[in-house]
Amino acid sequence: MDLIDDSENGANVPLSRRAMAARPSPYLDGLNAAQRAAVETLEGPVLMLAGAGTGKTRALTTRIAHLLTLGLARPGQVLAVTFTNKAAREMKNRIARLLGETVEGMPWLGTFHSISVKILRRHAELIGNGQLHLKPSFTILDTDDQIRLLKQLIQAENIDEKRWPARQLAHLIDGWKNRCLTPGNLPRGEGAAFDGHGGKLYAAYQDRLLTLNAVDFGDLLMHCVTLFQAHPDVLRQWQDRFRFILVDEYQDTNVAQYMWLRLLAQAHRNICCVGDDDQSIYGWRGAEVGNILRFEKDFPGAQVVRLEQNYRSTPEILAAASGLIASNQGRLGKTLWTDAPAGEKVRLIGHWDSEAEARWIGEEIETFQGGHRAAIGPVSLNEMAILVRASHQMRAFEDRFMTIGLPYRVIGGPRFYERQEIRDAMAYFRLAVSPEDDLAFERVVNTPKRGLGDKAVKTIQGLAREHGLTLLDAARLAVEEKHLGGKGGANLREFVSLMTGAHLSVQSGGDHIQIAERLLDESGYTAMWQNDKSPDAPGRLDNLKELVKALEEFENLQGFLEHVSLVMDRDDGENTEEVSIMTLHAAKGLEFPVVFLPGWEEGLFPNQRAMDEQGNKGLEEERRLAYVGITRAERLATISFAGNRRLYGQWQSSMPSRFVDELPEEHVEVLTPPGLYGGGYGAAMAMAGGVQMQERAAKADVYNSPGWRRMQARANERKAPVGRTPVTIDAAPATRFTVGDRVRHAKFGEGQIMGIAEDTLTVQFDTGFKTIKASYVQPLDGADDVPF
DNA sequence: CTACAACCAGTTTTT
DNA sequence: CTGGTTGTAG
Repeated sequence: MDLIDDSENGANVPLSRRAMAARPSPYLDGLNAAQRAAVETLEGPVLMLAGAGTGKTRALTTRIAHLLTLGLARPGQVLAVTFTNKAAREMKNRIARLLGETVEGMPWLGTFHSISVKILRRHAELIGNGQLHLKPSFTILDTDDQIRLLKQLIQAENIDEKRWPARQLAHLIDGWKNRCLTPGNLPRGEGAAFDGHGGKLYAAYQDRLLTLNAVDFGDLLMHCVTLFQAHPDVLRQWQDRFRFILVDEYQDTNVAQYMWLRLLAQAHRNICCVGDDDQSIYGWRGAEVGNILRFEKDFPGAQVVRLEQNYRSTPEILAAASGLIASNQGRLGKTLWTDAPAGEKVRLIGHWDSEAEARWIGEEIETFQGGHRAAIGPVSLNEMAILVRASHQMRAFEDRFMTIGLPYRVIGGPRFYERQEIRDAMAYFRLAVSPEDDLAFERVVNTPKRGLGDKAVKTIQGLAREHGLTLLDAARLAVEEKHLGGKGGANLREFVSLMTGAHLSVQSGGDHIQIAERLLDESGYTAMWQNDKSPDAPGRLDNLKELVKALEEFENLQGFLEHVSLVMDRDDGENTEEVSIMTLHAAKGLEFPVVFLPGWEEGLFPNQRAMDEQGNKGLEEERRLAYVGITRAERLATISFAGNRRLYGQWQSSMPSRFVDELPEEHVEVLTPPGLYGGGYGAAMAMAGGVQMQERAAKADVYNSPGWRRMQARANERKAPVGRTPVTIDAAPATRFTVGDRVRHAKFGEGQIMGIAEDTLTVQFDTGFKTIKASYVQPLDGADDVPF
């Protein structure tokens, strides 16, 4: 059984004659000794420990170029895996550059997931539960679909969705799949999760996916592993094909990926894993640092190459980062060094609150940009970045930069294909391509509104179950047998005929762009947004146009859908001059001359939740995150913290991060913030006196001072007590209001009380009368102060 | 069925 | 505060 066609084997892709010529390999020039060793140790297992900024990608791509040039493998025989599409693209480009654009394709250079899809499509029939099996045309569900499906299953089991949300179950199942635990081999204890229903729901979910001929992201890897385990012949084929394996960001692999790699590598053991244990920051999504720490045990005789010469940062930045990460236990150990000339110390500054922090950073950026800082010289905006721990920190900067007119761009956030309008449009396309895609049906049957609500959908679902039909066919039946009357019925008839027509066009190979446009127009979807008065409606229409435009690059809708589910990237910005704002996670792999690291406060960074849930493990991952942050900087890193920060609308006080204390003092310059700062809180004291003073403040004066205790107590009072009915401190009792008082409501703005009944007020707003609970309005003017 | 007031939870994020 | 979801009144 050879399902593998040879075209991708590289057989048809002749190696470049130029590359084959016995000319000394110019691409090896300029590599340092360690890089060269990493490139030239081609056979057997190799672990490349590559610190931040040590030329990891260069070594990796050069290694591939070398393999191909020496003729040890054809492009189709090299398996190179990355985590993100971005990394894969970057590698492809760089290999092409090294080899002078002559090597056509590296068909097996891609993400774990995209490579797994290619493998699974060829053996789909072998994935099943004994009764059902996948078909090669299976669809890939994203998180959204996954959750909606789980919600249905939870409802079917009559489980209280409030206490046991689908999101949580999705998280559990993801965790299991990350560890390659199928419903069949799930340990008892684990299956008892989710109020005892975990295992059962998981099994039901997997069955449901099979009937839908669908898989989720976690399945892509898990199915591959179980496929390899259950079918040695299949595994054999792939082992034979992939003569050399390379893995990027090995410290981020989870158990499933680890098993996947081991199975493929165990025959020839030509595996080269590249990673940095100090940059493992994805433990929360299943990454196992243990994989990289254990490499030498897993592959006895492995060569370990350390890339330690850093080409990115100043000695001060490296020293600060190294000093910090030294507090972590269980590292493989690396010492970054550089022969770059001395630069500036890492700067540290405390602020009164997050607004002051944002204000100060904004001013700094303007100063740098204008070149008003001799040591640095003019820095363009896209050479500067603000790296935050949590996305809610971004708001302060956005607000500030908006007011001072400083151009910025937020990296991350919802990606193009995750936006509502894109997902809706995609659902129309999906349904046209595969009429059995029930999830797509449910998504669009009443979008735009067709008067087909829950009840109508339930009726259709009932019919589908009764007759074993897809939802679309059941809908057709409902129309024919007139199960739904009135407007809804008429609209459903139209919807069914539209989708049927579209499907026929797809099948007969009609022009996919026309089909797409017709779908969106005739379904009324475009009109829905045209009639929408909300400010983001025009943007959504633009996105839809962009989506249709993106179709041009594909031959048909199927190809497009496949691409989007796995590969479609965020619509990253242009080359305009903007400061980047992003999370530390999003910053991994990037570098900027000037980096700001705000929000170094206990609770925020290190993040309280990470510590609560993962203990010391969590803390160490947070510390690695700090390490990643500092090492993004080429010339100047500035760390800051604020004594007070608005979180969920309330002010909260906090202490400077313990990471601040862990920075090696001799490489840090403590700045005094502008202005006068009153109060005796930790942050202010730290601001006044530098690291030593701040340390003392933290350890003695502040934690134990009555002022700090009082502040903590207040902060705790403000939080709702766990397990009891929340005490609503800021709910103003109705008796405190009098008819005629002016009040403010979050949504309706200011208004005047016209009537009072119990705790319910009748208020006249500009927009009209509203009846509102007293706790939802704030008193204006002379009313009593709200506590705190 | 829809609209809207009430309620509630709330890191990090790729595929 | 905010965004998403739920329950209820129209």
